[in-house]
Amino acid sequence: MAYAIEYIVQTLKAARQNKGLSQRALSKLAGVPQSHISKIENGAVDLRLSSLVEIARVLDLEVILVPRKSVPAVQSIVRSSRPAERMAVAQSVVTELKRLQQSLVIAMHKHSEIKEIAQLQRQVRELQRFNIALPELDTVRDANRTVQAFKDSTKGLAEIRKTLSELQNLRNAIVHTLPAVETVTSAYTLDEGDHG
Amino acid sequence: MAYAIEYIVQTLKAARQNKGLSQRALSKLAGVPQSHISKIENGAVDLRLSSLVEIARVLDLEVILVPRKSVPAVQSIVRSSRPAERMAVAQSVVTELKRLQQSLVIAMHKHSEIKEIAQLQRQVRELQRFNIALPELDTVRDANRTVQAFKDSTKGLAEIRKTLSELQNLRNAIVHTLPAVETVTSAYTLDEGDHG
DNA sequence: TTAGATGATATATAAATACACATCATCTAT
DNA sequence: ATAGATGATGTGTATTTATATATCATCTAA
Repeated sequence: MAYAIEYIVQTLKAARQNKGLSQRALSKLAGVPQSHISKIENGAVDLRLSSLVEIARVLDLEVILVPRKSVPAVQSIVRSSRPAERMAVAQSVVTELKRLQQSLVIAMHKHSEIKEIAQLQRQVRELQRFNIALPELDTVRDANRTVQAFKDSTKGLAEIRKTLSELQNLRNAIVHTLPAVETVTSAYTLDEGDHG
Repeated sequence: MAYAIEYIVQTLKAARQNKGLSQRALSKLAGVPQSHISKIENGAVDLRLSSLVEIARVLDLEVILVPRKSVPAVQSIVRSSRPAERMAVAQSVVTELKRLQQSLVIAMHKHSEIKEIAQLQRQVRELQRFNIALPELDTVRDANRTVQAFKDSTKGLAEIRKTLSELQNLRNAIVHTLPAVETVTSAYTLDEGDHG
């Protein structure tokens, strides 16, 4: 799935969550089956424009075609229109990161010989310096679950390594995204991400 | 077809025309059959998101989901990003309006007893005061054809009356559109236009 | 006049969406 | 433990898109 489509899908999902709607609630509002909402959010269907417009509408969003060169400016406006939402989300993420850090402290007491856990600690400390958005919340929650469920086994360690990798990807994605508004090498430059 | 979809479709068409592309040329660029482009532009199909994104991409556009309250600001940016295109289009329209005015002068010499032609002259003078965009160019061209083809007959007069009506609608649409960016009763407020 | 371009329309077909409905796995609250 | 909520997944079906291809009507240039 091309980046542009993933962005749209993730924006819809984030908007739904930000409004505190379940898929079933959105289903009723938009007149789309819940199963279809699930597929849409998971990129399992290539939805029609009419469906997109209707779902966006009930989420107080509108589909706009923007000249590529204006995308950074537009995204800046879009972002600045969500201060209250962003604060609430940021707080959730901050809380979740703290929980993850605490889980890691406990895990370090039990398994100080596992270097990946120390690495995870460093990673989390670095992530705490960023302003993380909602799509990343799931990643952090998953990480917390993994650390809390960790057992000193081959499978457990594989999960830890996977989590470490995911958090590194998250960090890299954030670093890559941060200058988005200021430069023309934006993450939203489709020349990079959409080769056909 | 809901207003939101029509806006998107018309934006695609305008972008194609602004780039001087035929449907066949766009077809090759986007990998979509020309027949399908025609249907899309005429609202005969409800295209899939992937198709929309691909066609928009080759037209240097990007699909963005904008919070409804930010739409006026975003549209302002979108419009301000097209100075060169708008000048070119405006010039075409200005030229066409001049032609129409000249056609009307000639028609007045021949048919000064027909009040509709005088009305058309007034209407065209009023339209010349506005900054008219591309979608309206066709209307003006049609008007010019009608006036040039005018014959002093019942059928000819009916065509003139129709043209007068169309230009009045055009004028009204423009007047209705002008304050779009400044007020919340924007033409893009879906609460008004999309009842389901 | 002919040739070519343009956009609209038609036919046939494969693939996919949208929809209704059901069910499952998981989580949370009581 | 049970009930309810949530999101994911599956089945069956009607409808539509997307595609390939062709053709038509109209316009324009030579």
